[in-house]
Amino acid sequence: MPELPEVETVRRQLEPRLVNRQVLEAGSFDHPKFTPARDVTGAFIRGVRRRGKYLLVSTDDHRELVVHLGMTGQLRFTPGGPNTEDPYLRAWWHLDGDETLEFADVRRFGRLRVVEAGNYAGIPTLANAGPEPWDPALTPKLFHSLLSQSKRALKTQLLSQRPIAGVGNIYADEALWIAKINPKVKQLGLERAGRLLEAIQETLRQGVDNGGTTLRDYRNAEGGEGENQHALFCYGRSGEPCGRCNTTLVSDVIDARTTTWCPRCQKR
DNA sequence: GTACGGCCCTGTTAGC
DNA sequence: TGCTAACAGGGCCGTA
Repeated sequence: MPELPEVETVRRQLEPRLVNRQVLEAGSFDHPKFTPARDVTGAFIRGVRRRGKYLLVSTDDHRELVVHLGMTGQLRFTPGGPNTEDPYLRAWWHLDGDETLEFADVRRFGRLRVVEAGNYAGIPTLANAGPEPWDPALTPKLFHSLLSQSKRALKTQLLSQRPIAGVGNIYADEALWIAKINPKVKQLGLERAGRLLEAIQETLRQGVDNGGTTLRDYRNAEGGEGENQHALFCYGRSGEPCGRCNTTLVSDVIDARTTTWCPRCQKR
């Protein structure tokens, strides 16, 4: 389930190997979520950026290939042409130098789009995404203001990508635990909003430093696993003792996502 | 405009 | 042992 740290890890691996290369040929699984892969045939790649959980691959004709890895999406290089024997291969780009970038996705929650550079009107979550976690403009005051625009549970707000971009289920649970804030709380004061922002920045930075979290499917662009799963305090630990106070962690479903928290440290 | 629920997918796991 | 059902979850869309 790639979130910001996993996508950033992949981006860092892709950038030096993709920039200034030409897509000689492209193909895809026959589904509208993947067929846009073919639209960059012939283009030269000029950059690989990240916005929230989206990868943005810019081309020399002022367009962008927008990639969302969904839950099980993987980008990887393979020598020669695509491995069409892989039943989960959803898209591929054959590059100059006889190497192929493959997009495999078991559950098909990933998706691809090709847009005019910067025009994300057709991708609402990207178009409406909040600031990047380390954007200097993202002060506690601004974060507090963004959170105040909705009366939904904090967990739901974080997953919406609107107050801040790049947080998914794992890092939301971790950040709320670090900040000692209950995921069902709907409004925060300025001080606690600042504490939550710091916790989000801390947990995402740690995720990036550890190369992402591999629980089941996530692999980076070189096929390696992340290490951050060994550093999780809260996510997926329901029934285990809290690392701070030893109280048993509990879980519930919020916004259709299993959410874990400490009933003592994170009182409502 | 906002909130909410359902849907897309398939491998894994639990229960019978 | 083998089958069935539940579960995992990010983003989009329709409805209220």
